[in-house]
Formats: sequence, structure tokens, C-alpha cells
Amino acid sequence: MVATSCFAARLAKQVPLSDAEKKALARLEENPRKVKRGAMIQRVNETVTELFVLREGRVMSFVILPDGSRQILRVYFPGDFIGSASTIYSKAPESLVALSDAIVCPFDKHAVRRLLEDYPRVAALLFLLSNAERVAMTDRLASLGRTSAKARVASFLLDMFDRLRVTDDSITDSFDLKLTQEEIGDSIGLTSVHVNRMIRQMEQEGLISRTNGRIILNDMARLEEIGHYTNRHKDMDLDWLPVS
Amino acid sequence: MVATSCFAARLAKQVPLSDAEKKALARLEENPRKVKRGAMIQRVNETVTELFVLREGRVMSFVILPDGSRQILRVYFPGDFIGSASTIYSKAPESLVALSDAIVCPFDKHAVRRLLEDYPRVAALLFLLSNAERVAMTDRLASLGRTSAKARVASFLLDMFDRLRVTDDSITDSFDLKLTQEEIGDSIGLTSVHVNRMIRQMEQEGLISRTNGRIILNDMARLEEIGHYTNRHKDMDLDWLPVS
DNA sequence: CGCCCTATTGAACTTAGTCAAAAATCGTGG
DNA sequence: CCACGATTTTTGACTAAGTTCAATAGGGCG
Repeated sequence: MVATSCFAARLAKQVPLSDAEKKALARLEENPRKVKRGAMIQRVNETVTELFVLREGRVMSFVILPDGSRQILRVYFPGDFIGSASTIYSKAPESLVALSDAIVCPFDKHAVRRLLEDYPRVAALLFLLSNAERVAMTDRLASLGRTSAKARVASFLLDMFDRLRVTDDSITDSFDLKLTQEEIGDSIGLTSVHVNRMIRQMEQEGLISRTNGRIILNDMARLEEIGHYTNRHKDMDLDWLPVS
Repeated sequence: MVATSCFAARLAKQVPLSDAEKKALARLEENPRKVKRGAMIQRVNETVTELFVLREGRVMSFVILPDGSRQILRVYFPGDFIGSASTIYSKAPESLVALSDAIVCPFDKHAVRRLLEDYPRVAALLFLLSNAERVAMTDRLASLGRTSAKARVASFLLDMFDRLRVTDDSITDSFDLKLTQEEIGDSIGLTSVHVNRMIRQMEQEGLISRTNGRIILNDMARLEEIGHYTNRHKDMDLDWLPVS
């Protein structure tokens, strides 16, 4: 038996991992660090050589534009691999802040190198994961570039929902978003005021409901239609990966 | 001496490659295929097992939304690695069309697997490249989500310019965009009409000029400021990669 | 030369942003 | 456990950026 790490557990959902592979991944999480809500984990333009696995809580990556506006690039959930940009850039292209109290596990990029050298199958998985993130980005790009405010809110909610469900089987039709409407707006390129109007409208139409912070998706099919949303977590195909 | 491939040449600009590595990469380009302008290389939702290296010409990836509008996800230039999404998804999440007459080199994803297994350093490079694309996506995300039409046009032009310059040293301050204003609009989430107004305005302000299709950047510094643009091709740091 | 695609321009219209203020919630210290 | 201050949500009136529609003008190519 091998201690399972948060991240390995996540990857193992896609492809069975050998004990050696699991152990190697677990080593990435040897140094858990607690961070408080609002704490800055990485500041844009600062030198970075570390990546992180998020074990608990929520983290966001974002940039601030010269006029002060913020674009949230991605919201991270437990099991996510954060900060892969530091594998290429010595200065962080984006900031990282904890959206809730969280536990992150930092490790040096040289650890990634060793992982890639010693475990080709893990290398492949990381490569795939990175490609999956790229697709998630393009989905959001299409959302921001070509869909209405309502569509963006709908697809954003569905995306958060589906991503949370990857690691939490207890979720069926509702979830704690734990984001302010301002944060939602900064994710999908809207003002908080307009996000509010859209949420309100969707609530009145019975598409969603809210009870103390929890969001209930009442009509998933219709939401997918409104948001032009595609769940990418289905129909992944990793069978072609090397067998260990 | 080893035959250099387009893609290997590109990677070798970042990190010196061994002959064996170059040869392995060159094998990816064994089957060049000519495609005409407008030809569909990959259709969304169709089963795919192939990736491509673009050797010549221009290709775009895009999606069409239910209302018929199009979002161009990325414009590809010679030396680019296209379609990495098919490493995870069996159905293509995006379409690929040639923007000009082009030469693409398709290869099966199993070839990628072998590459990852046999050449850890190449695996690392592919991983990095994928991360670089992710950062490029986040830049565009911030552009679409939080900047004005003029800023988007400015940063788009600069991005195209800098990417072309990576492989073409002869470019100093002007380039052939070879995109219609409609295609520009579909890339940055604007209508062709509004793209035209912005280009026109920037021309009147002396920021850019145009002579039969060619775009001249007259005031790069000011354009970067307007577009909140960061050139990501500088300050890449790959020194930590395994030595071969 | 005529056709088709692209660029350009103007006018009217829409969506989302801005500003401001009130109401509701949350978190914290006492 | 409650009160208070701070944050977040909600709403309305007004504004602005970008879209839509439509028509004209160029340009390239068979």
C-alpha cells in the first residue's frame, strides 16, 4: 500500500497508476502549507520556481490590468495542479490568491524534471492534463468572445459544478460556489452588477435557486443550452497511453 | 548531420537538441500533405487520432456556436504543433481550416506516446510548449474579458507580429497578416465592422499603416501600452531542463 | 468585363457598464 | 450570543461601447 496523494488520486481516476508512480506523485505533496483566505501565494512578475498541488480549499489565478480591472484566469479546486506556467517563465505571468482557507503543496520545478525523466507515463499524464486545461481555456474564450452575459453565467456555473463533481461524488444538483458575484464577473468578463441581474433573472425563470450561498441547478439541460456548454469530462480517451 | 524538421528547428531555438532527438522529431513530419486555402483539416466532433505539425502556410482552429457565430481559437504559423487536444479527446473539440494554402504533417497520437517514452527531454519540451500555449490563451482571455475593442486589436496585431518573428528573422516592423477583418474580429470577439473602425482609427492616429495587405507597426511602444500587451517570447527560462 | 469577396461608412439600436444608494449577510470582538 | 462594521447583494436611472442593418466602394480573379 502506498500513501495516496490528492493529485495522484485525481490522475488515477483517469488511468490506473503503479505504486511507484503514486509514490513519486505523493512526493510532490510532502510540504503542505496552510494559507488563509485572501493570502497571496504568488505575485505576478515575481521570480518563481515553484509549482503547487492544491490539496484543500480554493485558489484563483488572475491578472490586474493597468486600469485596475481584474481578470480571473482560473479557479482551482482540490487535486488541481497549479502554476505550470513557472515551468517556462521565470517571472510569474499571473498571481495566485487563496479564495478560501486552503492547503497548497509547493514543490520545485526540478522535481517536475525528475518526474518527467523517471516516469514517462506520468509525463504523458501531465502533458494531457495541460492539454485539457488548454481546451478548458478555449471553451471560456468562445464564451467570452461570442456569447451573451446570460450564456456566460450559465456555462460558468455548469463548469464549476462539473469540475467540483470530478472529486466530490456526493454532489448531485447543488454546490457551494463560494465566490462573490464580483469574482464571478471577473472570471467571465462582466461587472458584478450585471452578474447579479443575470443570476436574478435565471432564478426567476426557475433555472436555478439559491439558499444561503448554495446554488441549485434546477434545469441542467436548459442551462447547457443557454450557455452553449459542453461537458468535457465525459468522453476523455486515455486508452492509448503507455501501459506501465 | 540530421535532416532538420520544421518543428524540431522551432524547439531547437529554445534548447539544443541531440541528433537522436532531432531525428525522432523529424519522423513526425514524414507525411507532408498539401491543403488548399479554405480546406477543412479537422471537423469538430469528428473522431480524431491525429495531430499535426504545420510546415507552411496558415491554419486556424475555431468553433461555431449554435447561433452561427464563430470564435477563432488560435491562428497557427509554420513550426506550430496543432491539435494536441486529440491526445485527450477522441472527438475533436475544435475545427481546423487552412487560412492559406498550407502544408501540414499529420501523425498518429501513438507516435507521441513513443516520443514521450523514448525521449524524456522531448516530452518535457512538449509539456512546456503546451504550458506556453496555455499562457497565450490566458493573455487572450484577459484581453477579451477586460479590455476595449481598440486594446484587443492592438494586442492581437502585436501577438501575430511577435509570433511570426519567432521563425522569420527578416521581419522588423511590418508583416503580412493575411487575415480578413472578419477573421480578426472572430479571433478577438468583435464584429468585422467594429474591427474596421478600430483599425481605421489607429491608422489615422499614425499607430499603424497599411499598404496592400501589409501592416506596418509605426509605434510599437504605444501599441503595447494601448493593448496592455506583454511579449511572452522574451524571458522564457528553460535552463532547468534535463541535459541530454 | 462582370462577379464575388472584402473594406468602409452612416444611422439606429442593444447590451452591458457606471454610478449611487439601500438592503441583506457575514465575521468578529466583546 | 449579540452588536457593529464591513462586505456583498440588489435595484434603479443613466451612459457608453459595440452591434446590426444597409448601402457603397474597392480589388482581385476567372
